Amino acid sequence: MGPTHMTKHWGRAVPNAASETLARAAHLYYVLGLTQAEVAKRLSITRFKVHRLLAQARETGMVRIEIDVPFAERLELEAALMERYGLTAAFVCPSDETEDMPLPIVIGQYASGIVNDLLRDGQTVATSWGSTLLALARSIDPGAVQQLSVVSMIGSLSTRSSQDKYEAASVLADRIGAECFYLPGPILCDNVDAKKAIESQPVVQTAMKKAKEADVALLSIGGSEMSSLRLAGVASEADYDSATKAGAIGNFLGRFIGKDGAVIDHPLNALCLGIGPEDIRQIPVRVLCAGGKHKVAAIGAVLRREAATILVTDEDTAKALT
Amino acid sequence: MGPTHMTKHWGRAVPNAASETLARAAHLYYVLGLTQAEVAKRLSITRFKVHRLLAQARETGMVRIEIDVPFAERLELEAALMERYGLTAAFVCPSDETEDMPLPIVIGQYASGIVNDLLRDGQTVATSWGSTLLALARSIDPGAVQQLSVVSMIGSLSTRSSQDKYEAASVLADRIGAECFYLPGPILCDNVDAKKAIESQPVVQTAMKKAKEADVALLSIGGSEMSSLRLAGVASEADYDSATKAGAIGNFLGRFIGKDGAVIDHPLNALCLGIGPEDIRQIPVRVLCAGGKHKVAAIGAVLRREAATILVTDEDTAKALT
DNA sequence: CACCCAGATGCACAAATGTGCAATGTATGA
DNA sequence: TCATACATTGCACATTTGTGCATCTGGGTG
Repeated sequence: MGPTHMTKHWGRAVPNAASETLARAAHLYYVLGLTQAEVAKRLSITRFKVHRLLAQARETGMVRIEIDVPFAERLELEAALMERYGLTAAFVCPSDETEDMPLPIVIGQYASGIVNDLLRDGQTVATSWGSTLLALARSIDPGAVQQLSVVSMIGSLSTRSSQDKYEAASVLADRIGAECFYLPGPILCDNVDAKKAIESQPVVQTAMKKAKEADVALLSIGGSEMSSLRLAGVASEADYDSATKAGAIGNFLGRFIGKDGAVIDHPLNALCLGIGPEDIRQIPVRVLCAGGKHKVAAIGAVLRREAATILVTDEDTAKALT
Repeated sequence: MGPTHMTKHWGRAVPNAASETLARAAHLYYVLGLTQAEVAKRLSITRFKVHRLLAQARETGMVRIEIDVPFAERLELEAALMERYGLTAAFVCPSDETEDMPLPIVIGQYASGIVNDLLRDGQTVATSWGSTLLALARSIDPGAVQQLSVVSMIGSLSTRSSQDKYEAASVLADRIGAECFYLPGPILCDNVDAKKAIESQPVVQTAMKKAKEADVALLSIGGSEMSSLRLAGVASEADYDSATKAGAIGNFLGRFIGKDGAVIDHPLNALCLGIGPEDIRQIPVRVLCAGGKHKVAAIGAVLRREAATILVTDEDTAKALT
């Protein structure tokens, strides 16, 4: 930097002092890299004045900080989502869907990294299911945390066994070596009485209680088509049609929800086993992992209800949501 | 800014973590304006790491600070001049010469503001003369300092009176209400004996001693043509021609100097009354005020000899000097 | 001329940022 | 395998920056 033998002071040195001092200060500080105190000395003004001058230089656009980060758009989207939906955090991954890597898998894998960092030893994780959460569970880092408890929030998709290796809960517990609390029963019961009977079982009560008291919830959204529910054959085409007619735009925790994000009034919802949207508010960290064109409306509706505190989604969905 | 209910930590959240973390940190810090500590918390890394990440982001050009100050070029020139010639400071004014405002006047007026700020109560200012320094003296702020002493470094230009109102010293002393020590005698004596006689006078001795002990020196340069020396008729055309033949590229403190800035070996220089380039080194602050195409070479030569600590010049000259 | 207000100024203190160093981890070559 | 160099990390501490507030200042205005 400049010469070293500097003892004297000088400063305002010209008729149109105001603007020249401003320019001089900005130049000394931002270009030559002097400290505010050094600038002050050279201009024989106080440090405070220099500080105010620099603020002015920034405000008037004389000095700009340009940033050109890769992923800039995604980061912007994250900030926008947080702002718009009052989220604690939002994560947006690229929307690079491929033949053997459909969007739910992409998002699930991306989310796994986030959840890895989120979890702490000894915590309880409540999870629902779906292809996204399954992908998440499959790529979770084993050994990232110890003493984890995993608990199902809703009944099983599989009609055969509650310990299905296609359910997020079991895969997650398996990989991470955690104890696992299942909800032994189907997601959709045959009738209201059957549901009541299952619900009243102590095991189910315990699991549901534990789920409600979890530290972290992993959530997803079933869209209006191709949901796991439909694919698993648990809900029929006719069921879906009638739900859609009744205003369903998606499926959240097994329940069909409407435009406003609320559970709609539909017979199928009465048969749904497990804790519902209204029960998860007390779980402090609720991570919603979902993306895809046909899920946008439902995601937006759920977020507007503040059902989630963290969102993990893809770029296209994020754009649609902001 | 973001939501307020933030308790958890998270961070590296993606396969290509290295670059993504970098981008994330830069974005949080520079775009969203979080502090390094806040960024660290969100990314669950230490503040120090954030600091290093940001440094990297700056180095790799991911983040640029663009400044667009008016006068930017002039400020750059000042910095370049300081660097190049080891100056304590440099000031560059616009080269706006007009009909009734020739360059020396422009520079002199500009320099007056600088000298104003430079002077302290009770100091002694040694000055030479020339149109630039005269302009300086005429626009100095009266009352800016008290108890000043002004002293001539070299003999008078005017053949009539030593207290000429066209001499910088008297004008300066007058305007600022300072006591003034003249060098009673002509800048060029008739012969060596006359010079010796004048020099040996106590008044002259006193003045020269005081000049050498001054706090601030005001210096200028006579170019190869149209110098005050020539205009005043003190030096004849023939004198000038012979000096030029002997290698003179300008005039400094009444002496003809060569390409290297040294006083050349020429009879006229032996007749010059006043302290010379070699005597001013002990004056701590030496302000050279000069500009103009025909003075560039001389200014450069003088600066290379470190005869000045501060330079005041105009944009075109500054460009030629760097 | 006294009064008041708005803006500028400086200061004490609080917050944020930067840095040298020692400890730790990690690759390299003998 | 060990030793050696070399990079990474965190920390205590020093420096730099930011801020709320009391004070000053100048210049309308009744």
